[in-house]
Amino acid sequence: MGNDEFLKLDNQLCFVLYACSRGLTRTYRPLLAELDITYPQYLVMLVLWEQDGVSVKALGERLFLDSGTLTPLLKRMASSGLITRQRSQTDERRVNIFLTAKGKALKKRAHAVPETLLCRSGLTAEAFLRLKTDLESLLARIRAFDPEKDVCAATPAAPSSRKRS
Amino acid sequence: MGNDEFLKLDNQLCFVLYACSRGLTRTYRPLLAELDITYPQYLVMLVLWEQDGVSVKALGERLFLDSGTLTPLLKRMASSGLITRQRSQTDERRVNIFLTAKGKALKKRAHAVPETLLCRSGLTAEAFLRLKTDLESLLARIRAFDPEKDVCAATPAAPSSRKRS
DNA sequence: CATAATTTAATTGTGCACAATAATTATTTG
DNA sequence: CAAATAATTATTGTGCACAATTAAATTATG
Repeated sequence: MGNDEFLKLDNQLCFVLYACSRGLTRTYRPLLAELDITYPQYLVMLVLWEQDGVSVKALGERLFLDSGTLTPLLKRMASSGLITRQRSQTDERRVNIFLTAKGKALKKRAHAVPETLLCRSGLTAEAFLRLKTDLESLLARIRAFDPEKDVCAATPAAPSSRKRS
Repeated sequence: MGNDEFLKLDNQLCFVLYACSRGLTRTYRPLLAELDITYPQYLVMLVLWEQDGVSVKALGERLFLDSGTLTPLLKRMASSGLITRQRSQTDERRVNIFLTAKGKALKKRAHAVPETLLCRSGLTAEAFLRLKTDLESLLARIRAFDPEKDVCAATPAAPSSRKRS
């Protein structure tokens, strides 16, 4: 009669995280809808507002997204006039992403977004920082995880086969 | 020329959360692939292992997912033989979800999953609990948010296209 | 009792995520 | 230099998420 506590939904950290992430995206949605962007598009804009002209690759490394996600997303953003996608002159493999005037102008209208979100989260500055720090530390650990030197292996280091039902 | 700090990617709590959620799902993936299920399907199984025969509606309330997500997901799970979907006799609107023998048997093989994840997260029991508690509190707050009594409105009470219940 | 309102799932359409693969260009090496 | 290797983006296919709508069944109401 094994201990089933670990298999209860309410004991799952990952589920709360997953629910929180979707919940926050939902909170962003009406605000971003006024800017005519989605949450992942907003993240791209945050990167570009900091550093214009980054490559798809750099964008992917910053947001932990691959070209399978970014390519169509960036095409949508290009067709809505926020960015342009330009093949690099010096390295024809690269595609650099530049803000249009419209994309740059959007930054002003976005200024209220983070503060509104912070307010709606109901977090104090301390709670916000603590949570963010804890999550950053967790993110760093799971990203650093190396299957080669896995101490946690319940099953003998199975190669992640791509096989979805 | 305002203060742009709030618009920097690295200062976004939501982005860390979003990245963490995807990162953890990625950590689950190889483990769940051996059970031939995805992460959202795993969540459905957690609910069913606790309480068999729940309706689609109840499942949605537990996981914060709607029928647009659940209906096709449950059909996939039915066709892979983990569950059956049965129209309720007493209320023909309802569809109740039952575990098959295969679905029940999977629980044994899933026992190692949560412990492996906990190990790979590198969290102590205290850190795990603190993070989970903090996230639950955040989740409760953003889910309780009522646009009607919004104190945070940067823009005049954005007319959410959502219908009132 | 008839009908309006509500509840529950399913459907439709858009937009991510992400594995796997292909295609193109750049770099390394024999 | 040519061939092999690596890097970068695009494509394809599957599976979520979720808003909006539809359809069917149930309950409430006049």
